[in-house]
Amino acid sequence: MHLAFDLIGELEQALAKAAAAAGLEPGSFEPGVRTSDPRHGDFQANGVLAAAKRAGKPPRPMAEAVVAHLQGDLREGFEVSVAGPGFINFSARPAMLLAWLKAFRSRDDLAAGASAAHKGETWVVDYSSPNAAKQMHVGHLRSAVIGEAVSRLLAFTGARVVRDNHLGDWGTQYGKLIWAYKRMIDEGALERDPIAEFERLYKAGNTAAEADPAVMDEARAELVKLQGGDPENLALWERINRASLSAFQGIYDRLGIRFDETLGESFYNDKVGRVYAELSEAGISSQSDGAQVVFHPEHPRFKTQPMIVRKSDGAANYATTDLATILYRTEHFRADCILYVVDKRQGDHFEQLFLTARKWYAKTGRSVPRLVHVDFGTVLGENGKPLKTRTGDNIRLRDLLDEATERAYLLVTQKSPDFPEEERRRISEIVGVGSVQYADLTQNRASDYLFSWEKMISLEGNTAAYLLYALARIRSIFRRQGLECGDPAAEAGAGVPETPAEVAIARKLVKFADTLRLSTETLCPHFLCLYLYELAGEFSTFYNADKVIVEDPAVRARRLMLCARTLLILETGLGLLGLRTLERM
RNA sequence: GUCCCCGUAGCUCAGCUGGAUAGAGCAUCUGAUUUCUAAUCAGAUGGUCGCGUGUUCGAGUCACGCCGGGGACGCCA
Repeated sequence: MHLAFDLIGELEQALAKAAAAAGLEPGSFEPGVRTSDPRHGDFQANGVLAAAKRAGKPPRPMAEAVVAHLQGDLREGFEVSVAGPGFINFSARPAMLLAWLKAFRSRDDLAAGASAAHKGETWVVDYSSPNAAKQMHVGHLRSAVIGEAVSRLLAFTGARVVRDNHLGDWGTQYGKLIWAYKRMIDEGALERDPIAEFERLYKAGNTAAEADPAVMDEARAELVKLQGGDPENLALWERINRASLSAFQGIYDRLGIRFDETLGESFYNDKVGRVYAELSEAGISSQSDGAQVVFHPEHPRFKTQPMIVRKSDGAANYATTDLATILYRTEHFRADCILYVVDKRQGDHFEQLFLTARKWYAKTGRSVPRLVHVDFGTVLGENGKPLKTRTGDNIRLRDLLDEATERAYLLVTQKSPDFPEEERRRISEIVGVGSVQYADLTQNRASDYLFSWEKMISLEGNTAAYLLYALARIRSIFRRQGLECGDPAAEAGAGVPETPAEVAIARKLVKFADTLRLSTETLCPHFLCLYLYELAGEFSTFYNADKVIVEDPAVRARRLMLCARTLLILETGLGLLGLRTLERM
């Protein structure tokens, strides 16, 4: 029997063939296979209902006809039945489950199976993208964490992924910052914490400029000098950006983020001219109040709300650089798709940007890549308002990760006081940071979410610690046997799953492929989180119900195999989310 | 004012783009440890899916209208 990684894809093909054989009109039938409530089986096909509706025929006989034409080898793998108004239910037979578990036994096996989805495609993922000279704070968490998970999912499913940190390293704030830098820099403070010092300088410059128009003029002059390529200001600007980036790197290292490119806004300074010219030539833009703008007459809002692509003073803004960036990403990276992992409040901007880009590309005969705003909600405090410190400041990301790690440390120390200090520190970093990442990812990204230390680190329910704990327990089983995890000898001769808990966990494992598909297609990592949590839950049930290390070699082998595969998928899945895992905790 | 998003158990949230009797966790209650990590497991209680009308074999999901909450709206990003 041929064995597919994605069983749903296999079932859909088989159903399409059977439908044709049963005389259903070709092309009119979408199998509509999805995982189902375990009470009904493993997978269900709903497509017959829709097809029957369109054909004006009763669905049940139609479903029976399709089932009758299913090929024999599929029936070797699945028990098939028709239920209710015309659902087709599939239950994987134990032999089928065993075959899948034997076929996909390593990360490479899984990757090989999954990589068909986006093979040959190039995806640019634009995420994190903080402003230089400013601290990263909670507001920067989601883009970084979600962007990283999405990038990993895409890479795992076969895409060439270009991770691009579109730094905010250009703009009017540099005038005030440079003005203040030249007058009140504290070199010692700069040494200790460069970004804090830049922030202090910016605030000082801003205050001075607001108080005194003369200062404002001087700050503007600094900006003009910078933009004109003045060597001194350019050197300062470079120093600011270099220091910012190295501070950001500290956060990225903890979150497991590594960019392929860091092409900030400044990179596009010399590339905006083409944008002005082409938009104007193509007749897409117009002049309004001295600015170059784009209206979209067909749109209820953007017919009157313009996108400003060139300010009345002739300068570019972020709409301009975003357009220039699209051009660069299509010409230089040959992007098939560009993702923007950005706060949902910028939805209007991206809608305008995409509309404009599509018209622009259509007029100039280019083929436009898929453009997607991967939006996400706000992190809220217990009061339901955006999360802040008690004094109303933004919470620095570094402080947030530190506190998570500290809370995890207290817990590890309480639960495992006999572990060496150094190991407890290592564990708490992985648990603490992982808890922050996981709490963010497990929520549907589109909605705001309530930040709660208690929920995050309480380690009960759908949390990183619960998953890491399940994983550590599996590793412990192998360790106590003196076995390497996944040692082929340990599972030699493993037979089909037998007990209810064994069967349940095997059925869950084979659905990993579908979860990957769902999570990647929707760019929603929370589907993967939910799956991993349910898998860990099945494992915990199994762990309590069935002892793994038993005398009977056949029973032991098959249970070790289930442990090894659960470990593999938990580890692969958590890795795709950007989390690190532990030997013990 | 215009447009967008949200409203599901006491609380925090899922609900795979229209499928079967709406699911988890927390909280509350009951039980499980001579057994591979109890940071665990088994069970119970808990619902007018904001309200209404409609579309159809079928609606938490789609359409329209209300009510309530959040957000975005010309030279910031």
